Amino acid sequence: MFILNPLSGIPIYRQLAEQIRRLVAGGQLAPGAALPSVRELALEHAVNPMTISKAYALLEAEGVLVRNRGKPMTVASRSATQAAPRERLAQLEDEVANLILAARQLELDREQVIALVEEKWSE
Amino acid sequence: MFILNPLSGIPIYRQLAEQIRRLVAGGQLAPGAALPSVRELALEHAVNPMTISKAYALLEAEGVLVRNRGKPMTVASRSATQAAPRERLAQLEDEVANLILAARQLELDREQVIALVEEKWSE
Amino acid sequence: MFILNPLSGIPIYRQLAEQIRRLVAGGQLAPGAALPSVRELALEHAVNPMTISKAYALLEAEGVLVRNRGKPMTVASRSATQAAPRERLAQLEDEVANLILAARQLELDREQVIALVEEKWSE
Amino acid sequence: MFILNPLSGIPIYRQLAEQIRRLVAGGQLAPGAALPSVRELALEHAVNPMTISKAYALLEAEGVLVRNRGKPMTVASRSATQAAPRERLAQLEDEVANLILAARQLELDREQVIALVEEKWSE
DNA sequence: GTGGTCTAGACCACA
DNA sequence: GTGGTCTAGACCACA
Repeated sequence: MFILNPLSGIPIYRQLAEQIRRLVAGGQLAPGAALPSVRELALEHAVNPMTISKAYALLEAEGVLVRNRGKPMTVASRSATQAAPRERLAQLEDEVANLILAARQLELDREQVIALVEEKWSE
Repeated sequence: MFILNPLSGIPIYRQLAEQIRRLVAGGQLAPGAALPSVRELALEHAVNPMTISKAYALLEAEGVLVRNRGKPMTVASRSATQAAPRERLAQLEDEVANLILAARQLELDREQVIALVEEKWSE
Repeated sequence: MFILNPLSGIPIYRQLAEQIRRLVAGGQLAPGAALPSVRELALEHAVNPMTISKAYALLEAEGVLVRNRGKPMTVASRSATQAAPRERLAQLEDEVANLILAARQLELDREQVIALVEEKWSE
Repeated sequence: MFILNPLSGIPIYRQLAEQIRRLVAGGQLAPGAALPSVRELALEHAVNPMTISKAYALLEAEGVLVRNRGKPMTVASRSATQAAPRERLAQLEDEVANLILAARQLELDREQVIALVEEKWSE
């Protein structure tokens, strides 16, 4: 469900939080849906539970998740079922900007980049 | 020439190193080309000189840059003038993978993503 | 364990790195062995933590040490338990060359030098 | 006459100064003897003249060398023709200490080290 | 507790 | 002018 890369330079808790935000915006995590427990995720990704906790706490503070005493955290009900395409595309802008910056610095043109995206998409 | 984002979570010196690597692979920084001085870059990006220095030192250790005592650092001559398209595309894979992961979590389809890439590319 | 001389002209972080390399080659620091913490070493030698850190980072880049997030750095497991005598003697060649150059410039002969080495060795 | 190693980490001007000190102590540079010109040495070792100048200025300040307007610098006459063996051995102590520290860290014993010194001495 | 990143600023070696 | 080293000290990520 999540892909965490400890070598990417981006803090793990931020990677996780960002991915949960996207799954909520995309509707794959609907309001009320339960998240994996801290321990479960920590085990699965060989990461310290506190790191997972930190991501959850961050999202709770943002109002994306809700803490339920004794039960798993859930997606806040005020999250829309699925965000409008517009908003979801907006959440993709950073990734697109990164890609374009990298491509231009590598002197690759639009067609080459799009071909690569299509190829990787199919895999 | 470089875009440094202090909020991205990726250390600034790593962002800079990566971008220089790409400009060298892309041929925009040819072998022998001088890099901006540490102080110049530091001023321009409102960043501490040591942070720039760290990126340069990293690339020197990798053999991408060459130190010239008392003179600006230059691109190593063993760097090919421009890497083969294949290699340059390979250097783009991480960015593409990030984009696709994000898009899928946001439940966006291929066409929407490619349309966004094309739009942002033109800006 | 380490002798750092801030007046020698050789950067402190390089002195430290070199000594760790030797202790690893000599087997006194076996694969998996934990190194003193950055803060501990910094305190002990009245040196800034970043200086120690720089030595550790250098050795990590060389593959001699391994970083363990949240835990002390350790000697890389790919380091042989102890290098062959041949290799260890090779690592001593620079020191020997320095000594011989100095001795010859001082017009000291081999016997005098060896006598001095033996004397100092016993101390 | 001099061996300057830009990679050793020790500033070049300090390497040069140290070697001149030794040649004077050893008697190979007798009082009144002329030193190579700054330009000559700079050319020979592919080093900036200011670097050589700095070494000469340092030794002048120490009283080892004397500046002669329009003529080459010379060894000060107050330098003894050759220092006593005792003093010369004292000037070798740092090198010996370095060697012994390195050898011990490499877990080499006295015999191995002395054999290496004898071998290198003959070369 | 561990190491990593960054700043502000001093001073050094070299061209 | 160039880059390198070091300090003192803040704050972060992770265990």
